[in-house]
Amino acid sequence: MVLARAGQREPFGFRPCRLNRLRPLQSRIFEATFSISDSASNLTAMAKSAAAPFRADPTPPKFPALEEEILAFWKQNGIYEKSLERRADAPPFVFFEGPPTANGMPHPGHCLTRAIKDVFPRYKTMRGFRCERKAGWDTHGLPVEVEVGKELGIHSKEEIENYGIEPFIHKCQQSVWRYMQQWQRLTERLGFWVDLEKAYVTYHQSYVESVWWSLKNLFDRGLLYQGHKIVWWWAQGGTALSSGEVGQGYREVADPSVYVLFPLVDQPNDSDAQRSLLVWTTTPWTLPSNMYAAVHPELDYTLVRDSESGEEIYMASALVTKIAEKSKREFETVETCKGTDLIGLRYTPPFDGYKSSTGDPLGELVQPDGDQKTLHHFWRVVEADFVTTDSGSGIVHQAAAFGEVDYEVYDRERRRFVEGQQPQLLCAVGPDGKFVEAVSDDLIGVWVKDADKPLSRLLKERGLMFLQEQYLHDYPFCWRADQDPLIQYPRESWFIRTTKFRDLMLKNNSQIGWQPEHIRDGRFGNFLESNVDWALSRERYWGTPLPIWVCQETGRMEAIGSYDELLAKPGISGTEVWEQAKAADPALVDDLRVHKPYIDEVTYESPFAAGARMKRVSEVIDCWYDSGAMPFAQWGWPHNGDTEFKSQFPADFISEAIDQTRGWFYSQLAIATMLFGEGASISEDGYASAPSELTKTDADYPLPFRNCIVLGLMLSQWWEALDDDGKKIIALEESETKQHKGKKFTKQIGKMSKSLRNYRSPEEIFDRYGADALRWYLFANQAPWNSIIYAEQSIKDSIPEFLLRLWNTYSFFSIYAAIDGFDPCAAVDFDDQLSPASLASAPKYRPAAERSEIDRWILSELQQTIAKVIERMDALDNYNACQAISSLLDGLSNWFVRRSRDRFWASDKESQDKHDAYWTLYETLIQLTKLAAPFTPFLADSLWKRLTEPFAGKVLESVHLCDYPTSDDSVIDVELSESMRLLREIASLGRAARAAEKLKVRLPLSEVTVILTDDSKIGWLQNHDALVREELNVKAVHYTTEGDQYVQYTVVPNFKRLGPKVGKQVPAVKKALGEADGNELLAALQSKGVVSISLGDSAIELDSEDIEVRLKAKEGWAAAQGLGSVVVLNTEVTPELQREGIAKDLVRAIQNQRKAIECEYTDRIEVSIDAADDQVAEAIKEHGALIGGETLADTLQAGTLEGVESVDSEHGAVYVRKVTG
RNA sequence: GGGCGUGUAGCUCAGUUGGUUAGAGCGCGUCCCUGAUAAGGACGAGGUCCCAGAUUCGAGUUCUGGCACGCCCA
Repeated sequence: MVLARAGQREPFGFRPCRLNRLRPLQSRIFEATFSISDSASNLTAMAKSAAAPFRADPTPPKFPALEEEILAFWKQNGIYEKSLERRADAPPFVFFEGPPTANGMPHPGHCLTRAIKDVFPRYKTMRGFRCERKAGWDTHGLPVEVEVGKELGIHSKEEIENYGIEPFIHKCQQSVWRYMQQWQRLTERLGFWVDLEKAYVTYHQSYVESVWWSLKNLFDRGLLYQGHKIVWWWAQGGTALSSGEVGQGYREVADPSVYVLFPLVDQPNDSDAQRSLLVWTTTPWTLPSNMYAAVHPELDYTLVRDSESGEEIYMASALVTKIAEKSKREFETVETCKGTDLIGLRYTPPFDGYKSSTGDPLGELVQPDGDQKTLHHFWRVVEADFVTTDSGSGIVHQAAAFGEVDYEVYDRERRRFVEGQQPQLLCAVGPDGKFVEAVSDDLIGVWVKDADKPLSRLLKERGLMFLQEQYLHDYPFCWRADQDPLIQYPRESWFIRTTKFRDLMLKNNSQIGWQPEHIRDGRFGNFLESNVDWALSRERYWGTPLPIWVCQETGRMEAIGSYDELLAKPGISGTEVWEQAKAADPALVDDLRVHKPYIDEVTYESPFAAGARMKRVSEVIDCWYDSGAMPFAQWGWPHNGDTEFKSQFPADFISEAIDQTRGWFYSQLAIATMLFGEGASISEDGYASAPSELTKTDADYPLPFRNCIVLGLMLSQWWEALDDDGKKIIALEESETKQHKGKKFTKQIGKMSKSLRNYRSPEEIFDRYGADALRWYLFANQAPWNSIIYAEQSIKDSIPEFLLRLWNTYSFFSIYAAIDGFDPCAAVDFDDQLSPASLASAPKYRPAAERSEIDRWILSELQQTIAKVIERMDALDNYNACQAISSLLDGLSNWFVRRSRDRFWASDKESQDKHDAYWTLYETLIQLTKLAAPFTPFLADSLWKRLTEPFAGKVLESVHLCDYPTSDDSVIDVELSESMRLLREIASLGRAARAAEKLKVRLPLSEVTVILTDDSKIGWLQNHDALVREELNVKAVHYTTEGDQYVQYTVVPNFKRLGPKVGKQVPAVKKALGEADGNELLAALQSKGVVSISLGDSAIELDSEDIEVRLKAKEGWAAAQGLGSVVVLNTEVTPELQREGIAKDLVRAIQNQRKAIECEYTDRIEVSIDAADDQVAEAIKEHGALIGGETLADTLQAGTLEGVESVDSEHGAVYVRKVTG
C-alpha cells in the first residue's frame, strides 16, 4: 500500500483507492452478493471531512537525517537554554563535568561517558530541577608536551630548553585545542547538552588563580612540604620518565644477584662464632647506600652454622636447603625464630663510607619504647611486608634512595624520630648516575652499572660475599637511548600531606552513593586506606606553576594566592617580560602571563632578609590537582563566582570510567576534604588553620559529590582474518566477513586500537544509525559499570528493538488518526504539555475507568511504568528504567494496538469506543514520548512535534521543556494487569497447542477449553473471550476448574512460605504432597479450605497459601500447559470449518499472487480457480464474497484464465490477472 | 606478587532479602500475518548458572579454596 510516498505529507482523506471499494463486486459464477464494507463507509465519511489534524506518517524515517533536523531545531530555538530558564527558580541538581582533554581525538569510550552525563541531567531537568551543565577542558600536563614534542621532533627536556620554553609553551597552549572541533561536534551530535561556551579551562588565569589560592591555603597550614620522591631516572638525560615512558623500555637482561653477610653488632656471649645476616640484593651498586635490612615479621627464620667456616648465619627457613645447594655448603640448624624476633638487631654495614663520615648517629624517638628513648638511625633490621621466600634469602637489603618500596620503609622509620633528629637519606650517587661518596677512592665518578664488579670484588676480599649468581629479569631502559638503563633515584619534590586526612577522606567516601556500590569499600576505599602523601610537583613546563616564592638568601618561602596579590608585593619586578612578549605578539592569550616562563621572571623584595629577592620555585603541579580543584576553580572562586560556587557545591551527580579512581575521583575528594568542612580546621602544629567560613558542618556537606556512576571500560568486537600477504583483515560486522570468500575469520573482543581500526568511529555510527541508536544501546543493554562491548551490530539492533518499534506505533496512530480526522484539539482546556488531566476536557474523552478493559489495561501499564521509571532513575539505574520503557512499548505495540485494530477501523466514526481507543493511544504515546525523552532525545522530540502538530504552536515546542510524567495511582489496576497477563498466556498456549497439532491459525476451530486452578478470574476472562477467539481463530472458549478429564492435578509446596513454617520438614511435606492424589487434595482444599497431611506420627494442616496447585495435561489431548492453566483444543474439523479454512487459504494464495504480478494495493483483479475437488468448489461458493472482498477481485470464476500462468495451491490452481483500464 | 571486578543459552547480557519450571534481545529453526507491509507477530530448540567443598529443609544467589579473563597497582 502506498498511502503517501516518502516525503509526501498530504492529508489522507482524499485517497481514491479507498473510494474504489465502494463499487460492489459481482461474481458471475458463484453469484455472491457483496455488501458495502464497513471500511468503505468509513472512508466516505472521511472523504468529506476537511484536512485532517494528523497526517499519515507511514514511512519509517532515516533516523540520522531526522536527528540533524532536531539538532538544527534545538540550536535555532535555543531549546537547551529554554529548558534551563524554565527551571531558573527550581531547586538545583548539581552536575560536575569531569574535564576531558581536547588534544586527542574523541573515541567511542567518550560517547558512553557523555551519554551517561547527559541522560540524568535531562531527566532531572524534566523532573523540575535546575541542572546547570558547565563544560570543562583539561589542558595541562605531560601528554600535551609530548604531543607538541612530536610535532617539533624533539623529546628531551634539554631539547625543549634549547628550542625555548617560551615558544614551546605557546605551542602547548595552541595544541590543546587541536581537536576542539571534533569534540564539540561529538558532544553536540550525541545530544549531550552542556554549556560549551562557558566551559572552564584549566589554563585560564582565573582557574590557575583558584588553584593558587587552594595551594596557598594548604601551604599556610603547613600541609605542603618538600621531600623526596623516588622516580625512574634517566641519568644520562638528567630527567625523570613517566610510567608510560618507562613501560615502553622494558627488556630482559642478566643482572647480578648477590648474597652478602652483614655481621651482627651484638654477638652472643656464649659463642665465639661470628653471627651474620644473609642479605640479598640484585643491585650491588646500591650496597654502599645501605640503610636497613628487611625481614617479614611472620616468616620463620633459621640460624644455621656453616660447617666449613663455623659462621652462624640467619636466613629464611624456607630457603635454607636451596641456599645450601647453591653455595655447596653444609648447614646445621642452631635455632629458629620468627621475623619479629630479628627486628631491631644491629649490623655492620657492608661498606663503611657513611659510617666513617657520619658516625653511627642516634635520634630521639617520638614514642619511647619502654626505657629506650633513643634509637640508632641506620643499620638495623626492620620489618617489611613485601619480603618473600620466592627468591633470595628472606632478608632484603634496603637502600631507600634507589627503590620506591625501600623509600617507604625509610619514611616509616624516619617518622619514629622527633623532628630535627630524623635520619638523613643515604645516597652515594649523584644525579648523573655516578658515585659521589667515597666507598673506595677508585669508585668516585664511576657509573653505577660499572661499579657492580669492583664492589663485588671488595666484598669478596673482606669475606662478606657469601654467594653470587646471575639472574634474568625485565629491566627498563630509556626509550630514547636504548643503551641507557634507567635507575630509581630520589628527586626533591613537593608533597601534600594527604595522609593527615586519610580518616576524613574515608568518612567522606562513606557518604558517597557509588554505582556500583563495591567501589566504596573496594577499589576506592582500599586506595584511600593505603593513602600516601600526594607528590604534587612536576619538573616540567606546561602546567599550573607552583605558587611558592623562595627568599634567595634565607631559603624561607611564602605562597601566593593570586596574580594581584603578587603584583602588590613590594619591589615587584619582571612583569615587563610578559608585557614585552604581548606587545611583540598581541595574539598571545593573556592567560599565559601566569604560566612559565613569564611567571618565573616575577620577583619581589624578601620580607625575610633585607635586600634579598623572592623568586618562584621552578616546578609546575600535577595536572590531576587541576581537575580535582574544578568544583571551585571552575567559577574562579574565591576571587570570583561566590554565588555560583555556593549554590553548586557539592555535586549531586558525577560520572566517569573506572580509570578515574585514582584520578579525578581521588583528586576531587582529597582537595575538597582538605579545604572544606571538618578538614579545613586541620593544620600542622604551629600553623594557621583555614578561615571558618570553609568549615561548615559535614552534616549537610558530604564531600565533594553525592553520587557517582563508575562506568566500565569500553571494548570493541570485531572479526579478524589474514589475507594472502599475511596482513590482517578487519570486519566490524559479521556480515562483512562474507565478502572475503575462503577466509577464516575469528571473533575478537578487546581494546580499541587506532592502528588496527577495529571499531567504527562515532561519527560513522551517527551517520549510519544515529545518536539515539547508540544511546539506547548504551543505556538499555547492560548496567553501565560492566565493561561494554562497542559492537556495531548491537548498536544497529537498537533500531528495530526500540526506535523503529516506537515509530511504527506512532505511525499506526497517524494513519488512522488521519483517516478518522481524530482531533485532540477538541480538548479545549489543554495545557502546554498536554497533561492527561487537561485532555479530559474533550467532549468525547471519558475517564479511564469508563473505557474498555484493554484501554484501562494499557493505561494501568503506563502508570505502573511511569512509577517504575521514576523510581529507577532516581536511583541512577538507567538500565532497569529502559527495561520498563521497553516492556511498556511491547505491550502497546504487540497487544494494545494489535488487539484494537478493529476498533480503529470501525465504521462508526463517532462511536464512543473508537474515541476511547484514540484517546488511549494518544495519551499513551504522549506519555511514552516524555518518558523516552532523556534516553532518546531526538526521536522523542521528533515524535512530540508530530503528536502535537494539531495544536499549532499552542503547546511547548519541545518535549524537553515538559515535566516528566508522574504516576496516577488511581488508574493503576494490578488485578487487571494480572488478568490480562493470564489472558495473554492463554492465547499463547492456544497458539502452541495449534502448532503442536499442525493446525494453522487460518483454519477455524469450534472451541477451546481452558482449565484453571481456581475460578477467581473466570468471570473476567469470559467477558473478554472475544480477544482469545480472535487471536486463536476459534468459535467459542470455555473456562472451567473442573478439568479432571483433561488434566492431572498435582500439589506442590509454596516453599517460600512453608520453609519458615515447617523448616526441616519441608522435604517430608514435599514427598507427602507428591504422593497424595492431587484431585483429592484439591477437593479437600475447596470444601474445607485446608488440607491435612500426615507426616509419620504427626499431621500438619496446610491452607491455600501454603501450597500451589499445578496442572498437567493428560495424554491424548491437543493441549498446552502453563503454570496455572491448560488450554485444550477441540480438534474436530467439521466440513463447515474446513470450507471456511479453505476460503482463507485461497485468499492468501491470491494475495501472494497479487504481489507476484506486482499489483498496486488498489488494483482490481480477475480471479479463476481450478478447484481441486468438490469441497473446494463448495467453499468458494459459500465464501466467495469474503474472497472477493479481501482480494479486490472483480470476478471470481471456476476454471482457468487464458494467457495467465497459474500458481498451484493445495486447493487447486489459482489464476490472477490485473484488470486494466 | 597485591587489590578490585567478571564468569549464566551459539552471541551480548538480566536475575530482587536464598524458595525448587533460571529470563530477555540477537542469531537459529518452524510458522503466522499481509489494511503498521522496504513492516509486524507467534511458537520452538538451545543451560553441568566456571570448578570443588561448606552452610541450609532448600544455593545461580551466602561462605571457603581453586581456575580463567579483565582492570588497577607493584
